[in-house]
Amino acid sequence: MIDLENFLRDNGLKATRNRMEILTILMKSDAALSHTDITERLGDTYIDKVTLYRTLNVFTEKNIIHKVASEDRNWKYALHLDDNSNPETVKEHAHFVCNSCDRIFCFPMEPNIKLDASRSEGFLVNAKELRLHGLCPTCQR
Amino acid sequence: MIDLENFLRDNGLKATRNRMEILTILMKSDAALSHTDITERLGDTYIDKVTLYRTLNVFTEKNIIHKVASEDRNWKYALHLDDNSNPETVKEHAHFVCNSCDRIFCFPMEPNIKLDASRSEGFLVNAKELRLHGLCPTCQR
DNA sequence: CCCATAATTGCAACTGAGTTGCATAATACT
DNA sequence: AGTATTATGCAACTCAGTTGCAATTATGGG
Repeated sequence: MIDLENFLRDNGLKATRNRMEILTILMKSDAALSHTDITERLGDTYIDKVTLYRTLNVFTEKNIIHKVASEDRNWKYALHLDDNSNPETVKEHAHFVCNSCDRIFCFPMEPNIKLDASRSEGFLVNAKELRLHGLCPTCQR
Repeated sequence: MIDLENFLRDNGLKATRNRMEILTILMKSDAALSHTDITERLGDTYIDKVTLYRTLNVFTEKNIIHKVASEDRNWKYALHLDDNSNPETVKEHAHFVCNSCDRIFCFPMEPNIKLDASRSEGFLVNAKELRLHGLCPTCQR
């Protein structure tokens, strides 16, 4: 169990109860979570919807989490699986997107994805995302 | 120049002026287009916004185009670059997403992306999308 | 421990992409 | 040409996410 208070302060954020609650929920999930998902998991802990949106945006700006555009038009938020401390390196993500329940799961990136073709056409790549679409284990039954 | 009328009828759709206009615009673009993009390109040709949304959804259902969830929360629509006649095969896309202008460009997929790790965890993959994030040629200047 | 300052929170109202219902118009088929 | 069916346009709606602002809370210095 890491020290959430100091983790937040190390990222230049005040260590508030709201933020620790939200971070704890994100840490416990193996899938990326929508605003609604997080609200449900908060249960009796009331956090205003605007505060939740703002917190998620602050976490994203501080590179604590990343947000993924989902097929159901909702943002999904997830912790970084990889070390993202160096902004110079090309970020690599892999996501599995379920066609049925629209959940998004994060995986470690497969190494050695080749992308010379697109770079040569004048596109500057600073993040690579492998996005797999299909049925998650739950939705296959 | 292919015969748009017969193309639409072959896909079980009535060949209306609206649909041919929209299809022509999609064929001429090298980037995926949003609803707004298409409206702009229609110029004086007035098409109701609901009709445009419905047309894009029908094209997507008929597998004539595909829609991509963009980072600006707008759907982007683009023709299929590859042959998608066989629904059994695993579809492969590659998209470049510009961080600055949010445009999405479609590329032919790099071959031989390995994804054994995710399949072994119980996920059923039926489409693979390589999504590259960065700056497009225009936004690098 | 308390105070001042700046950051955070909550509420209300708003924005804008995309959808639904329904009446009218256009297409395709005999 | 006549008719069933599909497509279109308009109005009203939905809902995720944002903005403005006043009230509250965290933090660092005395």
